[in-house]
Amino acid sequence: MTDEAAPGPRRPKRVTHEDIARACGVSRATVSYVLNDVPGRMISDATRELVLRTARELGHVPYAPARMLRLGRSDVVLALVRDFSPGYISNALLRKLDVALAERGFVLLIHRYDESLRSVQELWQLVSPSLVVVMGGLTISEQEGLESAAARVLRVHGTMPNVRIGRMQADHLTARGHRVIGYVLPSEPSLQLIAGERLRGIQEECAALGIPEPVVCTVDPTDMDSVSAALDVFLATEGLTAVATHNDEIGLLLVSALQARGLEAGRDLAIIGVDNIPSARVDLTTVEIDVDLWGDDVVASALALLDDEEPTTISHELLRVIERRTA
Amino acid sequence: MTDEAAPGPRRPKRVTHEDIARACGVSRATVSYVLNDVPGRMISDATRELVLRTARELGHVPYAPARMLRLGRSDVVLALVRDFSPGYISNALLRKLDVALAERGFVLLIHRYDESLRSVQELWQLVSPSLVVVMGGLTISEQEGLESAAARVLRVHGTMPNVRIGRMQADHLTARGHRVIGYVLPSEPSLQLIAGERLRGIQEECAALGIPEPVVCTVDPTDMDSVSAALDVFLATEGLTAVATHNDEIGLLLVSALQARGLEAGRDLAIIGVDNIPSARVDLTTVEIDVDLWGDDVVASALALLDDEEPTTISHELLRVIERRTA
DNA sequence: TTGTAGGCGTTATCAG
DNA sequence: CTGATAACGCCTACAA
Repeated sequence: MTDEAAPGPRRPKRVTHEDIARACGVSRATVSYVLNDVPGRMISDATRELVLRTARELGHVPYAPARMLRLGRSDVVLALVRDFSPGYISNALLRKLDVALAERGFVLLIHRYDESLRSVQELWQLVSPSLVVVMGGLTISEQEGLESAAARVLRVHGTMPNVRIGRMQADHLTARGHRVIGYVLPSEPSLQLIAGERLRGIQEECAALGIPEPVVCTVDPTDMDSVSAALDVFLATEGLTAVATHNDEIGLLLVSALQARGLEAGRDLAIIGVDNIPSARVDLTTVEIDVDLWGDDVVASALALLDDEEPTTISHELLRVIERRTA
Repeated sequence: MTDEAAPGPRRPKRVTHEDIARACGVSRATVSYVLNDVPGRMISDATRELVLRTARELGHVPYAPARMLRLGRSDVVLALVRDFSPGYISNALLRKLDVALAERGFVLLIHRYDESLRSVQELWQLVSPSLVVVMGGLTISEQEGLESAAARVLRVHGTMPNVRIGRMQADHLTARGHRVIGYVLPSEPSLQLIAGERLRGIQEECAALGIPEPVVCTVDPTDMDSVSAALDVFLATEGLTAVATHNDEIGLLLVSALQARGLEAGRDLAIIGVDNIPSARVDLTTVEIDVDLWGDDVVASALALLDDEEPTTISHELLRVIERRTA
C-alpha cells in the first residue's frame, strides 16, 4: 500500500467507474459513455438505466483530478483579489462573471492574493485554473510571475479606461469654471497603478486646458485624520476651488470632513468622485461607470480567452458624469 | 493590452518530469526526488543542481491534477459564502483561515454558493477540496447535499453559541428593567437558521424570567421601509421599551429610523445589537463576539479536520456585552 | 546513488 | 453496440 498511514476511522473510499462496472457487469468504458452521455455511442436504454441507477446507489462522484489529468484542462477560473470584501464595482463584476461562467460549466473561485504569503507559481501548482482573472492592480513582479505561470490571464482593471475617467473629472470641473483643482489618491498600494492612470488623465487635461497641475494628496480611507490633513492642504491652496477623488468612498469622506468644519461641499469646495456607489447617490457628483456594460465586456473577454480567442476590446461608452450637489 | 497576442491557437505544451529527465540524462524518478526534496533519498549535489536548473530553464510547473490523482488528496480548502462581500466577522475569519492554511501548505478558495446555480455535487466534481468550510447558514437540502458529497465539512457558524447570544441580549435588557422587548430578524434566508437560534435564546430567557415573549419583526437591511415598518410595530406595542436586533447593521438602521422621527435610541427605545462592527463603535450597545478567539477556534477545527481528528469545541468565553448609549 | 515499473480515475482509440 | 487498452503527469516501493 502506498500511504496506509491512516489508523483512524475515516476511509474516504472513492467509488470509481470500476466499481460501477463490476456491479453492473459491464466494462468501465460503457460506464464512462453512459455517465458522459457521449453522443456517438449507442448504448441500450436498459444498460444506460442500470448504469445510472447503480452509479447513484453507490454514490459515485466524478473525481475532478482524474478528469483534469485526462482532459488536460480544468473547469476552474481563479479570480485574484486583494481583499475578501472587494468594492462595490468588483463585486458586481464578480457576480456577473460567476453566473456567466456557471452557464458555461466553469466555476469561479476567489483567492485573496498576497504575494508575501505565496507566489503565483505556488498558487498555480495548487490550483490549475483554465483562466486567471485579476481584480484590481498588480505590481510589476506580480504581473511577471503571473504571465510566466498562467497560460491565460485577464487583467480586469486593465480594461477600464482609467485615463478617460480622469479626463472626464477634469472636464467637468473646468467646464464649471474651476481653475485650480486638487486630486486625492488612495494610499492602498494595489490601487496605485489604476490611480496613477486616472491622475494622468487629469494632468493631461489640465495641460491641454492650460491650467495648473492638480494639487495631489494621498489619503487612507480607514484613517479620518489623513482625510482631514488632505483637506487642510486643499483649503490652504490659493485659489483651489474643486477636488477630484480617486473614488466615491474618498469623496464622501471629504464631504464629511467639510461638514465637520461647518463647510459645505458644492458651495465651499466642489467635489467629484468615481463609481456612483449607492451611498453616494444622494449628494455626490461622480463619474459613473456602467458596471453592467463593463461587466458584459469582462465576461466576453473571459469567455474569449477560454476559447483561445482574442479578448474583446471595449467599444461603447462606459462613462457618464452624474451631476449632483457637490460639484 | 492584456496578453501577448498569440497568432495561432495557443498550445500549452506542458513541461513534464519526463522532459527534464531527458534533458538531464537521468530518470524521471530522480527528477521527482530532487523536485520534491525527498528526505530518504541521497542525490549527488551535481545531479540535484542540474535537475533544478534545467527545471527552471524549461519552466516546469508541477501539475496539480496529476499530483492530486497520485496522492489522493488536494491542497485546496473551499470556503462557501453566500455573497462576495461577506460581513465584518466572516471577513476576519476568512483572513485568519487564509494565513493559517497557507502556513500548512493549503490554499483557501472562496466560492459564492448558489444552490440554484449549481448543486454541491457539481461543485465537488469541479473542485475536489480536502475540506469545505461553510460560512453562514445553510438550508436543510444544502446541508444534506454537502454531507453526502464532501468528506470533510466545517460549518463555521454552527460553532457559534447563537443561543447564548440571544440570552445575553435578553439578560442585559431585563437587568436594566425592560419587561416587554422586541426582536428583529433579518429577512435573508441563509441567516434564518442562525437567527432562529438567537431568537430562541431570547425566548428561553424571557420564559425563564417570566416576562412576555418578544415581539418579532423581520427586516430587510437594504430596504429602509421595512425598518420603518418594524419600528411602527414596536412603538405601537403597549409597554415595549427595548429591542434586540439580529446584528449591529440592523441595530444601526433602527437607530437611524428613530432619529428620523425625532426620537432617540437609549432614551425613547433601548437597542442592543450583535457583532460590535466598527461603525457601531460610537453609540450602539451590542454583544461583542471575540473574533480573534473565535477565529482561533475555527482555525483549530479546520486543521483538526484536515488531520482526520475531531474538531475542537469552544471552551472559552467568546461573548461580552458592550454597553453604550443605546441601552 | 540512480533506474524501473506500476497505478491513481478518466476518457479516447481501436478492436471485437 | 460493447470491451480491452493506452495514455494524461506524478509519486514511490523495489530492484540494480
